[in-house]
Amino acid sequence: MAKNFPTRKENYSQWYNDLVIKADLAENSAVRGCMVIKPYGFAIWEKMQAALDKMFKDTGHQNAYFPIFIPKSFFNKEASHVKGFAKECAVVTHYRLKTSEDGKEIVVDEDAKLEEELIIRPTSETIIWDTYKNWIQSYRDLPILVNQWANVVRWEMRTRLFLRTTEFLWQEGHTAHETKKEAVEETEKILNIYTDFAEKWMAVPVLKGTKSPNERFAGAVETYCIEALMQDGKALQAGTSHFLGQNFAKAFDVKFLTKENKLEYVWATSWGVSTRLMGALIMAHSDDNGLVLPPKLAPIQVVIIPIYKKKEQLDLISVKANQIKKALEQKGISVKYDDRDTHKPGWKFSEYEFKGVPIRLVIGPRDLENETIEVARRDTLEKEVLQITDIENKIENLLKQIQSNLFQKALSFREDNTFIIDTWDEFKERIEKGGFILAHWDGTAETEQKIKDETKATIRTIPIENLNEEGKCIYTGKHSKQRVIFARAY
RNA sequence: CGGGGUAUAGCGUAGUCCGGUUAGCGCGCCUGCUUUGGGAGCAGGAGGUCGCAGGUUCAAAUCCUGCUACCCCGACCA
Repeated sequence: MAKNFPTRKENYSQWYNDLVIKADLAENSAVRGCMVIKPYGFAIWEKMQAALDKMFKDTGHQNAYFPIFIPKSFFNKEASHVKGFAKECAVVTHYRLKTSEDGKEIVVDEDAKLEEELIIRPTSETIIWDTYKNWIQSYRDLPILVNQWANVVRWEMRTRLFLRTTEFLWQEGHTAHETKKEAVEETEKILNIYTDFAEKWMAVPVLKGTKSPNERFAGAVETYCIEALMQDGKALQAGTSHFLGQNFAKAFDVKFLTKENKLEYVWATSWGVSTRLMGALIMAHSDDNGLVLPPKLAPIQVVIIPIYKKKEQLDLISVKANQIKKALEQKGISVKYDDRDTHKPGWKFSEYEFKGVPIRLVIGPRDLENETIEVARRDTLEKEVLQITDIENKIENLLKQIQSNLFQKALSFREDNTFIIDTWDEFKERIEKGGFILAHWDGTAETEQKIKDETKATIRTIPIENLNEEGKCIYTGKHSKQRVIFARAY
């Protein structure tokens, strides 16, 4: 265990913060609320990007890039959209600096004031729909299936590394379709991609559903989401996919001629996941010994550490270690052989354990004699000594086992922390302890707001795979069509 | 924006109340030797505008005034 590293039980949020910093994932920057993503953290993000990017492309999407700046007037066009983002926008008002009169400092040149202010994008719907207007005239131009990898800025009051930062990285998909049906299908297709990614790559089980009107994206007709449960019992929204109806098409006047020569508004979707997924990944699996990474997203899947007394011994071990490294790499496994002489083995053990490397192989003089190797897995912290014969297949299987074990562990945690609650008293008591609560709700925004005010719990999602069970609202006792998921959220 | 707090080496801190030698300690860093199967030991060494600006004083990390930044709680937040 790292020195002075708090346990989850002692102080969960301190644990999270220290973990992010001490595992070299990210740190706070000189700019308030903005983080520096360090190489190790960024390597994980790149693996996420690569997997998602392939999934998008396999389903017919293409990448493009739109400007970071959006003319202020664009935000006037979709009323609810501007309302949702206005309070957190950074605004560019000038385009030049100059040396002050006394020559001592650099100041804003007031003569260089912009005619129209530019907003640093908090999301790109407006500039993209302004652009799509020029791309779309006929049904033959549809659909447009575009994604962009970008940074966005939302001026949040309080920030936390990866979970909520002023600037963050994400992908945003923006699609345009002929029909409502096709757009809804697209929205759901992406939701399924996000679900697959969360569960199969991140090993994080998620609930799929829609948002209540209160929590809906500004400008959307329907917001779909995936919600994950963190180890402290709080929910984390891991991805959203919005059916935008014809709202943006109408706001930006994007019409097309149908086969029947009729002029119609385009149907739209938008969808995104961000570096917040890093937060979900970290919080879902890690333990009091540090980070735990699922093999599919670990920048280093296997680390090999030599034990030796003399240089000659190291040379012999290195021959063997490099053979193993090569055999593993031929299986597509990423391996680091750490033969640095500047750190002792014990130090390295702790280091890689803290950084969540799924498998550690240790090879020393004893192993050379016996043709063996010590294999330690990060998820269970178990160690065993194996024969080197066929080691690449053994490791390949073990990585698969670790991947599925992490998912199973997270899934049983969620199951153990999901509760069906039918009385308001039980609800208030349970919400203090965390977890997902399945409860009935009368469907009104007022009730949702009152529950939030009294308990800080929000409706995380209205599950798609619903129980179709009618009942009475936990708060008002009025009729309810189905149970929804309540939780306190990040 | 409201309430509370903090600012001393890369990091964590002592000293501040009650002004007085060369600002101390731990981790980390550098050099050498011994070590290496779970964060090594010994010896030596480098590193400080004490957040910024001004004031009081023979003398300021310490007292006074102003400013700035950051942290916590609330509000805010898809």
